[in-house]
Amino acid sequence: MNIQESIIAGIQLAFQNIYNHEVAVDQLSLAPTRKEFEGTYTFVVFPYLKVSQTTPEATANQIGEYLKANVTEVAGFNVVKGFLNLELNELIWLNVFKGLYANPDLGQLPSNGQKVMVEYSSPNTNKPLHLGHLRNNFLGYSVAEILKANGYDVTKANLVNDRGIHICKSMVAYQHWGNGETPESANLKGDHLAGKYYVIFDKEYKKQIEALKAEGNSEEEAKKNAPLLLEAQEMLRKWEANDAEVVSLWKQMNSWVYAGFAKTYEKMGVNFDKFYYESDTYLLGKDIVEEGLQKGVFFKKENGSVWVDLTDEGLDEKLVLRGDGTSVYITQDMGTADLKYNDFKLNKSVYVVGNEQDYHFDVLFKIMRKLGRSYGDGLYHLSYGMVDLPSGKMKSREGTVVDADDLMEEMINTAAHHTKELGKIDGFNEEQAAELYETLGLGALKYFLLKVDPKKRMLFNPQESIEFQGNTGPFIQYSHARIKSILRKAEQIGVDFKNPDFSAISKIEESESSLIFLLSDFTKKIKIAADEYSPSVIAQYLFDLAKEYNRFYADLPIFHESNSSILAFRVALSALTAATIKRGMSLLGIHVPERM
RNA sequence: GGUCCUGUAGCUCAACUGGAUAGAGCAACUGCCUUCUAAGCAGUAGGUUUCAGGUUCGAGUCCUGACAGGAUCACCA
Repeated sequence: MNIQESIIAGIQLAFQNIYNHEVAVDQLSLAPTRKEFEGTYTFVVFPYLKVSQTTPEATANQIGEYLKANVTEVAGFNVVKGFLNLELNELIWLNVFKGLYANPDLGQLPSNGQKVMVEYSSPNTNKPLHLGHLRNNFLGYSVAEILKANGYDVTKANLVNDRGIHICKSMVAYQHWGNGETPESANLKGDHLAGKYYVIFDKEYKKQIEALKAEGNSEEEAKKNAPLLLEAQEMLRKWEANDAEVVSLWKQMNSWVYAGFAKTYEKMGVNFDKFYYESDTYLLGKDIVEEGLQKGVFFKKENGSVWVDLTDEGLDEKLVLRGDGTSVYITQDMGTADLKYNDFKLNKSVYVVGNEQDYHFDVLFKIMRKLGRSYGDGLYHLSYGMVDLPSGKMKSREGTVVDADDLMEEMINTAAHHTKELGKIDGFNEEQAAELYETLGLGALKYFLLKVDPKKRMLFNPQESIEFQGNTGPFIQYSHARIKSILRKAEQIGVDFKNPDFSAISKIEESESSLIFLLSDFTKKIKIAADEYSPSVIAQYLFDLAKEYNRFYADLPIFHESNSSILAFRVALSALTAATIKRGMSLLGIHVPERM
């Protein structure tokens, strides 16, 4: 039982003994005491005045007296209005620390037997990844790691959108203007090559539209009848008919794109356990339409199209199959949901997809529940906001995007520049220096994108957004590196901090107990992060932890301490902080350097 | 127009799910390197939590209604 639990148990007993009143443990909660008051935990008595039949102050005093007398951890208390501030025996913190220090499974909960899939990234194969994808990938990877830490059996999945009209557009443009260009001959990553032709398509398409308008066509007609678009549509038909030439070009261009993506994913530090390809799944779901009709969940209109009526759930009627019997987006998503379930027997399935698809997933999940799927309640759309630029929304077609590869490269260069300026690479060889720049550059970028609540749209200003000071990745990385430096020195001078003897310690400083308090909170934060699917909880925690450590560091110069027992304790405290930072950062997909 | 999301310091974000005097970072200003790494620490200044009502011991948080920004409402994906 930890401190909080035993205090709460004590409060429960206090209610029984003083007021003869039963309160459930989960009804009682403790809050950390605010800094400006004396104490560690605060119990708010206002809700229980009806039970105590007296004033807030008297109630708090009665409970306080009881706890002081009956709960060993509680050394004293003070009362401010209805707030009961509990002061703990400071040496309790030493025991808390011992418990944490002895536990090798830092922030790893035992298996809960639950299987969960996190689908993220899910790129289109007609263009390179951009800034928005970075948020998606970092989020998905991090949430998967956080779920693992909570004991889930996690499968990371990537549903590649490798077919459709958008890819045909790149293909058509390549046929017209490609001249047999390859990634090698153009010295361009394959995804960038495909993206180049996607942009060319759009440019030429717009020219054709203008030309048609000049001939007196309406805007709408022009858009619909431009020869290039008709060509792309024709190509899609041929692809679906398995036309040899089209399929061969499709395979060729996709293979270029995959090679490019692989490099980008590697740089990002993300990975996948399972790939699904839409070219395999786009026909799925029709049997579910049949099933839905039989179960009466769906209904047919005169023209043969199939619909689901969600008006009782506050939504509209939604099409699930066209009149000509062909699929729409949601048809295949229904099929894919079943496919994923059958492949892995999932309890939960998380979709990391932008918030522009909130409605779509709302509909999809409601349908799967209406169909009585066992995993229906485990479906979750991790919806995140757009990343905007100062110039407005990004548009791939118009080339107004921040490219993922470019941005990562730029971050690494900035980190290199900054590090050299600070003169911090003495003793680094070239390879080590390069590794450090990458660690720092990507750390800054990932932390920037993950520290914000996923739901919120965010503004990214390439010039100003990424900092290296304050609430940033490098600040936390720096704190870690600084601790490692202490540990190296401690080892050098032979401080035994692996199996320290704390018996001679009779006093715990305020900055030490604050730090231990934070360290003991790590597991709780990991749980909250999982419950909310929000890496920002971890990011915020790590910042607070690093901040608190730096306070301790400035407050109590470790190697100035003459008492060897206290010295060893402080080194051990530092070691646990470093390990917690490292573990926490790994949940965000961020590496921490040994020195910087 | 319907639905959903967001609105907190000049800027970027917190606020332990209804608790005390709303906290951090950046930017501005003051201090601290004769050495455990100053990418740090300490401090000053900055707020009618968009607005108006309501619920209650207590509201940034819950409810109602405005206002602002965004998304979405295709036999597109």
